[in-house]
Amino acid sequence: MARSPKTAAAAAHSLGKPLKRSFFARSVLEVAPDLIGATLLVDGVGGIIVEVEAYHHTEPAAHSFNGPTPRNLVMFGPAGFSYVYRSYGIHWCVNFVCEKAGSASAVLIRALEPTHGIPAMRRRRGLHDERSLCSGPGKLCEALGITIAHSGLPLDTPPIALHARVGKPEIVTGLRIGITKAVDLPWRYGLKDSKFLSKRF
DNA sequence: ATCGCGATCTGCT
DNA sequence: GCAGATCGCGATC
Repeated sequence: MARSPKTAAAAAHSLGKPLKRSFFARSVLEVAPDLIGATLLVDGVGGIIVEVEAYHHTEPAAHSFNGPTPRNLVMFGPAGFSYVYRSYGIHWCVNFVCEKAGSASAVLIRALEPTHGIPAMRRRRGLHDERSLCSGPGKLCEALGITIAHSGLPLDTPPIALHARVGKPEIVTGLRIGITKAVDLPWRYGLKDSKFLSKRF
């Protein structure tokens, strides 16, 4: 039986109701901040989303900007599915597809605060302090075991589960990281004062 | 604390 | 060919 959270910290670790695919059928600029504080689990392993970035195909930093390719095809499909890509030939990065089919917009998940399955995450990542387990888009995919095999999967069906946040967190915004195009758009969102960010705002 | 580098996949020129 | 939505390591300040 779940008990009601007595502190802000406890609330931040509580699981809200499961998010359905329809949650993502909105502007990527609405979905991105609403994901801060939500919990992402893959096969029961994961944590609280503390950092995301929004990408829309009308701006050149998005993978979908130049139209569909074998890699980005799922971005052009319906909302509520995952888009996983290989970054720099080494890492995997996971996005949530938003808006309507053909909009080709997505939210990149950049950092989690680990809460579930921390031993499994440590095993996958090697010796690491908890703060470094999921503090970057490539890191969190390694910690959760996300690969290309998870691309195109629905976000409301096992092995993936998303739970709404409990309460309303303080959200900070800033410029997106690691890009050279459309660098002026403030489409990075984070949980204020989180110690699990990929980089300070 | 910051810098440079290697790893080597995907898509564009 | 080359740049890129990255990361971890070792060298250096």
